[in-house]
Order: sequence, then C-alpha cells, then structure tokens
Amino acid sequence: MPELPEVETTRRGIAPHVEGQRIVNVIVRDRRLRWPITQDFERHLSQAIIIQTRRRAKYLLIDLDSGATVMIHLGMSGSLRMTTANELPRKHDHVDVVLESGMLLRYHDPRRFGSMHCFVGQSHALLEHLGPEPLSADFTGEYLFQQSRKRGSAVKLFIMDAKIVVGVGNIYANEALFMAGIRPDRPANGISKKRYMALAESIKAVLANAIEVGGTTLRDFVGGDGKAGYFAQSLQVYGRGGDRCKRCKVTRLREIRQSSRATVYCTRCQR
DNA sequence: ACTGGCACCTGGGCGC
DNA sequence: TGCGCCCAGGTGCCAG
Repeated sequence: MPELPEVETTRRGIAPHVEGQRIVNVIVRDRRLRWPITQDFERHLSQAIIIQTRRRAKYLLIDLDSGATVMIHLGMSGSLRMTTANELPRKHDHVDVVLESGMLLRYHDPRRFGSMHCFVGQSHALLEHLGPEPLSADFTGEYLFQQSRKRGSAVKLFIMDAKIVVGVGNIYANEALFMAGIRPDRPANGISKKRYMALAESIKAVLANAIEVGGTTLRDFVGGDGKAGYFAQSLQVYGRGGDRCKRCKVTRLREIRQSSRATVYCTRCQR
C-alpha cells in the first residue's frame, strides 16, 4: 500500500537511473489499469528524453523533453523498479520503459488500482483541486484549523481528504493522530487551533520520518524487489488493535472502522 | 457545499 | 489439502 513516503522513496530511487536517459522502447503487456493505458502512451514516450522526476501527492511525474509528462500512480499494490531485459517479466509486470542505457523501468501492480497517463502541458485534471503538500510550508496548523471550521466529519477523515491535504493515507493518518494525542473520531470543527498546530507537526514528522527510513531501507532499487519500506518503521498504532499502547503501556488500543477503514487509537492518550 | 458510500482488483489469511 | 469467504485500501465518482 504505497503511501506518500513510498512514492517519494521510489522517485528518489529511480531518479538517478532515468534522468537524462532516452526512452528507446515501451512495452505494455496489460493496459487494464485503473484507467486503460491509451495507445498514445507509447507514442508519447518513445524516443523522448527524460528531463526530471517530480512528485505531486502520490503521483510520480516524469517530465520529457517533448513537453509531455508521464504520470504514474501506484494505487494499492503498485511498485516501480529498475532492472534489465535479462530479467524476464513476471506476473503483473504490466509495463516496461526501456532506456538507452539498457536499463528499464518496470511497473508491477497485481491489483491494477494504479494508473499510467501521459499528458502534454502544465497539468492534468487529476492534479487540479488537490490540497497542499503536507511537507510544504503551505501546510500549517493554522491552515488546518481554518479549513476545519465547517467540517462536521471526523478529524481522521478530514486529514485524509486530498482536497484538504494530499498524501495522508490510512496508516499515517492513524499514526499522526496518535502522535498528536487526538481521538480520530472527534468532529474536525470541534478541535482547537492549538491542537491543529500539533496535528500538522505530527503529520509532517510521521511522513518525513517514513521517507527517511524508506531512504535507508529502500536504497537498492536495482535488482531489489521494489517493496515499500514502512514495515521497517515502528508503527505505534496501525495494525496493533488490542495490543497495549506504547505510550501509556496500560490501555489496550481500540480498533474501530471509519468509512470502512481501520482506525486504531488509545482511549487514554487520545482525547 | 458537504458527506457517505461504492467500485475497482488480487493475494493472503482464515475457518471449516 | 483445498475450497471459499472476507478483507486490505487510494481515490474518483455518484447519490443524497
């Protein structure tokens, strides 16, 4: 389940291998991603030179010298890694982007919730109306507080709303709320500015830490399995329902469901 | 404008 | 051992 840190780690992993490279071939084995890969995808990529990689929310963006941009989402189960044609494609290896160096970027996605697009120009409809990047200076407790005033929904759902802030998935939403000591089911508009300041800082800290950890555990994108690295990170609450809280060491973590997603929190430490 | 709920998909874990 | 059920979850989209 790639969250923002995994996408950023992936970007950093592939960047040195793809930037400056010419794309000499594109092999699409299965077009049935979340949105079918269109025929112009190969046409746009072929023979173009990769200028740079970027990330917006959980979208990985690859700018080409032709003015086009490749947009990749890893969905729930997607991964990207560098390899060579010597390694035969395995099940669910849907796309190869072959580079002049002989290396290739291989897209793997069993559930096919991910997507690959190519657009020409500045932006794409899917990138519009997105909230600020959580690690940017635009994202502050003040901002969260202002946005929350008319929101009666639970604070966890509020921070997972991409129109409010991008890149906060279920795992890190749970972790950030624990770190900030806020109950996930509290209405967003009933939380003070002071506590939103703590929450914004927690979101930044949790994501930044995961990127750092990912950077150390996922250094090898060549020949590695390309798997996400948050398992290496010690999660405080996610996946620990029924276990004792690591902070108070007394209360057993409570697990509930919010919009059919698992929410785990400590009834003593989170209010 | 805001909210809740659904669909998409496969692998893995579980109970029987 | 094997079968079948259920679940995980990002996010675009729809209905209320």
